[in-house]
Amino acid sequence: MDLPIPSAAAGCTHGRSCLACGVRLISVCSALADSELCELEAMSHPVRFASKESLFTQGEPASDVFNVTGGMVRLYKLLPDGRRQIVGFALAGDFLGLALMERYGVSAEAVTEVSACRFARDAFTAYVEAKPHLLRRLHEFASHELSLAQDQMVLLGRRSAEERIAAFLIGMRDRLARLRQPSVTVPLPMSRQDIADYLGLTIETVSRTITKMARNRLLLVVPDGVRLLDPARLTALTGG
Amino acid sequence: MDLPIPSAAAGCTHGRSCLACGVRLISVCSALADSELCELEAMSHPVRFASKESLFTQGEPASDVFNVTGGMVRLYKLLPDGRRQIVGFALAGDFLGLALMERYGVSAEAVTEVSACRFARDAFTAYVEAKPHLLRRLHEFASHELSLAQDQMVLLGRRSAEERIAAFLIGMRDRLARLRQPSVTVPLPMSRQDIADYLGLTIETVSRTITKMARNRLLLVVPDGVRLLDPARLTALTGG
DNA sequence: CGCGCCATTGACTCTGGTCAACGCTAGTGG
DNA sequence: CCACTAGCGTTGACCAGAGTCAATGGCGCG
Repeated sequence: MDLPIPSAAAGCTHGRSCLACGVRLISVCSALADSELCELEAMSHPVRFASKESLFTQGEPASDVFNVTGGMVRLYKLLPDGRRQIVGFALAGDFLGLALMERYGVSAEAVTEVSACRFARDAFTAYVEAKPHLLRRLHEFASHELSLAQDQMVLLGRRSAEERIAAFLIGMRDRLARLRQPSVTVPLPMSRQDIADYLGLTIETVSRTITKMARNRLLLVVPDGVRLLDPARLTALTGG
Repeated sequence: MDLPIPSAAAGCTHGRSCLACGVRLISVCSALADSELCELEAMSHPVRFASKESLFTQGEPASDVFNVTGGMVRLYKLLPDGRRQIVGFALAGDFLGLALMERYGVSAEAVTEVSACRFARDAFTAYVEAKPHLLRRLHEFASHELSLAQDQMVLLGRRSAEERIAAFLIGMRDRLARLRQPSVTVPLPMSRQDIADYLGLTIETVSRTITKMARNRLLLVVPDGVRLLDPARLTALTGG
């Protein structure tokens, strides 16, 4: 799940180096030249979160923003009565706090152990104001997130339970393929409850649907994930 | 539904004037000084769309972007089998094509008659590159859209039919209050089918739920809208 | 070894979907 | 001017997909 985190390297006058960061090219940092990256590095703090640890909470003042460098984060909203909707899973290369707003709009918790670069929001925002190409990159990221959110609205509003699970598994495979080698084995570090809360289902429906897919030789349930036996047929099941 | 559209006024060397535009202060244009607004005006085309007319279609090359100045637009995605999910309704002040991407991610159709400012995407993008504060404003708009999309995910994934309708009506009232005078009469120019496709329900469930709310003295069904008789109780019904 | 958490499975319920009939209104054409 | 039609909305009867409740199983951790 982890990609290399910023580690000792050359270039900057600091100890670590963003220059050799494993997510540099897929993160917002790809907008920056080496010298700029060095400036940003000066204001970054490498941090780690244990599984289940909170990165930030919905409604709290947004003191920091994060660039995820490894692991998986769940982003969610709660209703007053405790119902939860997970609005996304963040992986290496994803940026948390894109909106640069006063308060966090969602809560974020580590699913696995997570490594990230933390920035004070004030300092980061000030730097962004001075670097339009970085702002442009943030806007691209936000636009991409919006597009994903719209896809998820289609899923939640118009797809059956089976279609949701199929789309989720294929989507996860495709996202992970951009980070690691393409593979038919899809790791699922999050719990069934997390999957249910992401797909607008219950834990029982998730479990039953996956069991049914396994019975139909579409996939094989393996520890902490699934192995896709027939990705083409599973893709057909997503209903587009 | 309409706010004043760009009309003949002073300041610029052109005929119309964005300076006096009714949506100037609530649209992306509020980022621009008078002189800049004049530059932007030179590349804008005022356009009108009849009800049911298409502004653009998902997947097509994004030749234009739009600043809505009056009326209502539905934004939607289709599944191959024809199921539709409306991902949003755009009103005066909203911007279409925020992502500035190669292709449209959704389709847009006029619900009412719509007035808008059209810009060639190439020219607009070039102008944005030269005006970081405009990019900042676009990013704010995109972030706001993302936040609304996340709220809609909660609605679609975790709320009951009654909660969805209540949240929809209260949300519409609040949006319209920012454009017109606050009012307990909520105009609903879109069809029941549109509401259903926005809320992930069927037309029958929308109709039944509204009927039930009317029976419970929560609202009164009026031509092309509803009058909220008990906004407080309706708000309570949204479930937060 | 035993406890606790998570996942699975089964039986039953219920919310919302499906199918069908009907009514209202606006637009059309004789 | 009015009969006809088409589209939209409402209502009812019935159905099914997913939720609820409950019991059991499996695995990891203390």
